[in-house]
Amino acid sequence: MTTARPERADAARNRRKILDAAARVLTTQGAASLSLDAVAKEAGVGVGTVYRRFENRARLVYELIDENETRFQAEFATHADAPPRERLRAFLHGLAELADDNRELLLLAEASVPAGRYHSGPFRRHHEQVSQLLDALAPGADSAYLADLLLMAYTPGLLDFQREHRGWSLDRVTQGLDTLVDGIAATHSPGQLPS
Amino acid sequence: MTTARPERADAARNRRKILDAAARVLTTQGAASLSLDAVAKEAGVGVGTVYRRFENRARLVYELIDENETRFQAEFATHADAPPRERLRAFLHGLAELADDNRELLLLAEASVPAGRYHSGPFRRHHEQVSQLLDALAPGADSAYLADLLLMAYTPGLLDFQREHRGWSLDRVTQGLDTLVDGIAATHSPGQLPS
DNA sequence: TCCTTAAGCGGAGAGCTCTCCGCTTGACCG
DNA sequence: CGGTCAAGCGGAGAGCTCTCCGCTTAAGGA
Repeated sequence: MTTARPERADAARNRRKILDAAARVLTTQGAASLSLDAVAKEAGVGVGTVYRRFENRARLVYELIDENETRFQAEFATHADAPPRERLRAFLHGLAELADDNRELLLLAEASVPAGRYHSGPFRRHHEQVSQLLDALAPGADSAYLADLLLMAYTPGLLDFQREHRGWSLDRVTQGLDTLVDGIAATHSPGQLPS
Repeated sequence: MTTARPERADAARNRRKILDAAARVLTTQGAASLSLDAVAKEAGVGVGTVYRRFENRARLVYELIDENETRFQAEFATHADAPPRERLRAFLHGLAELADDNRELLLLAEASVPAGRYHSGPFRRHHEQVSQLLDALAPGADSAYLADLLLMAYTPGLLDFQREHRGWSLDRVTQGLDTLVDGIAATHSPGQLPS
């Protein structure tokens, strides 16, 4: 659809500079200091340039996360031969850990543009993966919708709220998701109907 | 816990003035113009006063919504004698309409403080209601967690994304929720327990 | 009624995100 | 190799949310 022509060489160079600068600011000064002014200064470019490359703060943060995520995807690929239910579980558990590890960063992204998440690379990929697994597990179900809902479990603000205010551990979340998956499998059971 | 002493008379008066002013700004100038500066001016108080009464923009908006919601709660009470599954469905469908009607306002609240929702009066009430209904429908399930997740379906940004980018109607959402509820009921069916 | 004081008030200003627009430069073409 | 121009650049500034703090006032006891 939106097949824009490739970035000019200087633009690509700046993109990298900004991403690297952001990572540096993040580790040295913490997420709270990750203002785009600060990033621009660290990268040695103007604020305008940052906004030209990244549209808004959330986009920059999601791109940052995206770069860290290849590791997770690779790891998940090792489960390729397990049955769908196990694969889905493994994926959802992995996602929980991922969300937990990056929670400060994700919270930041959500705070600046809440709906940005749905347009981000990671979300799109996760949605596709979960949809496919659901199709294998529960043919006939509305997998696209259910995938949306399952992924909502990883909304940074919710996870934070559950941890800080409800006092729940991450286990409670993954177990809740597991039983939900069982429920979905039960109503759309492919072959093994109750004996 | 947080049993603060009641507001002073002038404070209560200002609270009302601000809430009314906000409602007025909202209808006359639209959600986009609902800055707290504008509200303060309209109400004839200082910005500091607005923040003293409401902590942040999201809180003000949620309080505004809260005032409109009594109608919904009253309407739902009429289903009191139906079986749990029907009641839960009715509640979830009502919630969908409510979210749809207030979507501009809810989007605004989410944009300013994403996690504010979980602390809002409406969310707390909805969570309690859904938990109770789930307990009746599926004893033994982790109703508190499932209620969280079901309510995530009404996240303003998600609803907006599903409508605008995925091109889904509200019906698809409510149907998805219905089948999910069936799934929950199926894995924890009260009637099929060994007697 | 007067005194005391916690609560409330207002608005200047800090600090942020994002826009706008005049200037610069890389990429491509003849 | 020189010319053309879309793309990129920088940073001033608009507009927002929220904080801070010196002044004011409601409320309740003596």
